[in-house]
Amino acid sequence: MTQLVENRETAAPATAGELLELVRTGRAITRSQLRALTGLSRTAVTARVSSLTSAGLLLLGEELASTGGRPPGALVFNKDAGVVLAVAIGRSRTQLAVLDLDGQELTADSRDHEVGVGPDELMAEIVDRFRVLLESIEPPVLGIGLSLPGTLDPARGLSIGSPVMSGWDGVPLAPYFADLAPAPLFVGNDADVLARSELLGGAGELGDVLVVKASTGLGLGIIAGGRVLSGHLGAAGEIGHTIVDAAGDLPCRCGAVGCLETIAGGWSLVARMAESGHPVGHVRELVALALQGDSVARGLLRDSGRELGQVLAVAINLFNPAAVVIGGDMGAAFDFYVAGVRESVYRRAAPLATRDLKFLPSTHGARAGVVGCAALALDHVLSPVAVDSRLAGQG
Amino acid sequence: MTQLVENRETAAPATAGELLELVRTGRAITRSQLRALTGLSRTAVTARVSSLTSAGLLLLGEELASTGGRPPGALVFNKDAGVVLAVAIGRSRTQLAVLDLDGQELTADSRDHEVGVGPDELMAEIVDRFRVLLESIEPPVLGIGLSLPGTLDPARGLSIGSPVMSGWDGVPLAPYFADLAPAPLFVGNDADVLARSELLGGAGELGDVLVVKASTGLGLGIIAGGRVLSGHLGAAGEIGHTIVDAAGDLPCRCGAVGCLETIAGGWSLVARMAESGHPVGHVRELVALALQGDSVARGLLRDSGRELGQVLAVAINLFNPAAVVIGGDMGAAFDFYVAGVRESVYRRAAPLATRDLKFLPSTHGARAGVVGCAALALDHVLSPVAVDSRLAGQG
DNA sequence: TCTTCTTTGTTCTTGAAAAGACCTTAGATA
DNA sequence: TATCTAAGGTCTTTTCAAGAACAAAGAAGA
Repeated sequence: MTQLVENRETAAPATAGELLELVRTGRAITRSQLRALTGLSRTAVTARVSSLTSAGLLLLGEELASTGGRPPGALVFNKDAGVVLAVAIGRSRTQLAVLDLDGQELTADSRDHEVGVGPDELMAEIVDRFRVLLESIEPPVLGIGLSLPGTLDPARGLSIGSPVMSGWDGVPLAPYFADLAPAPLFVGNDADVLARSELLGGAGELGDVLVVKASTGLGLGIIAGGRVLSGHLGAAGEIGHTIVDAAGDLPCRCGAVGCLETIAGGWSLVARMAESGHPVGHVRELVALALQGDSVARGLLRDSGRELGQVLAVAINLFNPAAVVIGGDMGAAFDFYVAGVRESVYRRAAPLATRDLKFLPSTHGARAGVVGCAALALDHVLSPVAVDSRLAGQG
Repeated sequence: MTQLVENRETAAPATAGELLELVRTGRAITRSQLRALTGLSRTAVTARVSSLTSAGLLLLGEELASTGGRPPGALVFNKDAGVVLAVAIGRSRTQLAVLDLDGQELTADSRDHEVGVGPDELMAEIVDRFRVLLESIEPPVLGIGLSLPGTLDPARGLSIGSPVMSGWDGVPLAPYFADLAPAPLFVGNDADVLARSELLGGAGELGDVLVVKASTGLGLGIIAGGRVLSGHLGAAGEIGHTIVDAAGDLPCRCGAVGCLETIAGGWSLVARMAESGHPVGHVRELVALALQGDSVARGLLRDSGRELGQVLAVAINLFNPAAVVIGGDMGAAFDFYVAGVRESVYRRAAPLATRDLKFLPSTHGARAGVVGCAALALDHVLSPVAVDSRLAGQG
C-alpha cells in the first residue's frame, strides 16, 4: 500500500565515528544538525562530540550565524590529526606522497625505475624516501595506501597476478613498512585506486561511475552504489584484455592475441608512433606531442578512444553509470581522447544508458594515482568502525 | 604494519532483526551460537529471542544433541508468520503466487493476456485473482513483490521506461493493491528479480554473479557483493540493446538498429523459425521443439547463445563474476543454449576472468519470476531494520 | 548407581549510557 | 530594554545490557 523507503541515516544509534563522518563529508557542521540527522539526543551528541574533540579529530571553530537564537559553534574536522602515506607504483615510475586527512598533499616525491625492478629493491628505496619526507611532518601516520598494476589480494596485502610487475606476485608488502611507521597498509589495483580518487570527499555521492585508466595499459575502475567493485577474484575491470574483432591476431603483452590493448593501449600507440617515424619513449611523450599539435599523435589518441569506446559502450549498457571519468596518461589529452570515446559510445550504447551520461576528466590529473592511494587508506582509517575502535583503544 | 580486516559480524550491538537473520539464513540455530556470532551476552540474546518468539517470528523447536552439558533448544524461523504476494508481469503472460516467508509457493495462478494490455485492466484482474488465492490463507500479507520488463523506479513504485509494456510508464502501481492488503509494494525489473531468485536463502553468499534472462528479450541481472546493482537510472543490465556488428542494420523493437536482440532475442528466433517454414507462437514453443530434437530450433538456440556470449564475455571481463546463471524461457533448454554461450565466452574473455567461472541453470526454472518477486519482497520485509521497526511498533 | 562436571537457560543485581527536564548563554525581535 | 528563540551544558531518571548467581539437564567418571 505504501512504499517502504529506507531513508534513515543509520539503523542503530549513531556512534562517534558516524558523527565524524557526517562532519567530515560536510553533511553537518553544528551539533544541532547532527541531532537532526541521527535522531540522537542533545546529550548524546554532546558526549560523542567531546570525545572526538578530546581525541583531536574534531575542532571547535567559529561561531556561525544565528538562526533566531544563540548562534551555533561550528564543528570542523581536524585534517591535521594525522597523515597517510601514498605509493602509486607503476611499470616504470613510482609516485610517493604524504597527505593530510583531507587528501591534500603535504610533500611528494617520485622515482623513475627500470621496468621489471623487484620488490626488495624498489620497496627499500620507497621506504627510504618516505623516511626523508616524514622528517618535517609531526602528525602520526595513520595508514599507508599502495597501488600496483594487476590483480591484488587486499586481505593479504600482496599482488596475485601482475603481468607487468614480474617478481611481485605473492610477496607480502606490509613487512617492508614495519620499521617506518606502525600503521596499517592497504593495497589496491591501479585502476580501482584511480576510481577511489574520484570518490574522495564525496563519500559515495557520485553513485555509479566508471573510471577509465588509459595509460600504457587499459584499466577500468567500477564504482557502483558508491562502492568500488572488485569481482570474484579481484579481477573486475580487466577491460584491456577483452578480445575485439578489430585487433585481429595482434599479439598482446599478456600472451593472448586480439586484446583491445593491442590496438588501443598506450604501448601499442607508442609502437605505432615509432612505425610512422616518430619514435617516443613513453605514452606521456605521445600525449605531450598531441597537445603541441602533432597530428599523428592526435590521430592515434582519437583512434584509441574510438576502440576503447566500443568496449566501453557495453560497460555503459551494463552499469548505466552517471558519469565516465577518463584518467591515466592519455586522459591528460582529454579533448582528443574523449572525442573518439564519445563517437563509439553514442553509436553503440542504448539511448537510455547514455541519457544524462557525462564524460569527465580525472579530478586529480597526474596526481590521481597517489591521491587514490591516500583515498584507499583514508576510507579505512576514517571509517566509523575504525574511528570508534581507535577511540575505545585510547580510552 | 598489520592488515585491517573487517570481520566482525556487526559494528553496532546486534538487534533482534539481525538475530532473526542469523537464524533465518542458517548461520545459527541455538542461543549460544547467536552469542558467539554477535558477542552479545546471554541475557541480551535471551531478551531478543523472547521478543522474536512472542512476535511469532521464531519458534522453539526440538532439543538438540548435547555437546557435553545441557542440550540446547533449537531456534527455528517461523516461515508461516506471514505470506508475500508475487506478481511477475510479462509481455504476454503474468504469473501470480502466494509464498511463505521461506519463499515456498503456497498457491499460484497465471494468466495469458494480449500484448499491450493496459495497467487498469490487468492490475484489476491480478487483484481479483489474488483475492481468490488468499481465501484459504490465514497468515497476514507482509509484502507484495512485482516485476515488469523495462526500467522501473523502485522508490516511486512505477515503470519509467518500458518499450514492451506501453501505457504503463508513470502509472503508480501501489494504489491497485490498496484494498487487497495493507502491505508495502516493491517493484523490480524482470532480470533483477530473476537475479534475486538466485540469491533467495543464500543471503548474498554467492557474491558476484551475472544472471541472464534469455526470453523474448535479453536482460541481465547483476549481483555484486551479494547486492543487486541497478545503475544510475535503474537501467543497468540492458544487454539486449547493445549494438553488435553481426546484427548489421536489422531493426530492433526498441527503435534502434543493430541491437543484439535482433539476432539473439527470443522474438528474432521466433521470426527466423517462421522464415524457415516452422512457425511458432512463442519462444517457449521453440524451446519445446528443441528439447524434442528439432534441429532447426536447436541450431537457432545455439546461435543465439553464441551471439549472447560475445557480449557476455565483455561483461565477464568487467565483473569477474563467480558464476553466470542462465534463466528465462531459453534457459529451459540449458544444454543447447549454454553450449553456444560457452563457446564465445571462452574465446573472448580473459583467462583470469574465466578461471573458476561456472555456468549454472536457473535454480527455480519456470517459477523463477514469481520466486524472484517474492525474494524482492522478502528482502525488504525480513530485513533487520524492517523487523526491528515492526517489533517496536507492536510493542 | 551416584557424584561431579559441563553446558544451557533464567533471574536478579549492578553499572553504563542515553533521554529528558531544567538551566544558562547569547543573539534576534518587538 | 524586555522578551523570544535557539544552542549548549548539567542533573536526574530511565532503559538496557552485562555479569553474577541460580536452576535445569545431560555427560563423564568413580
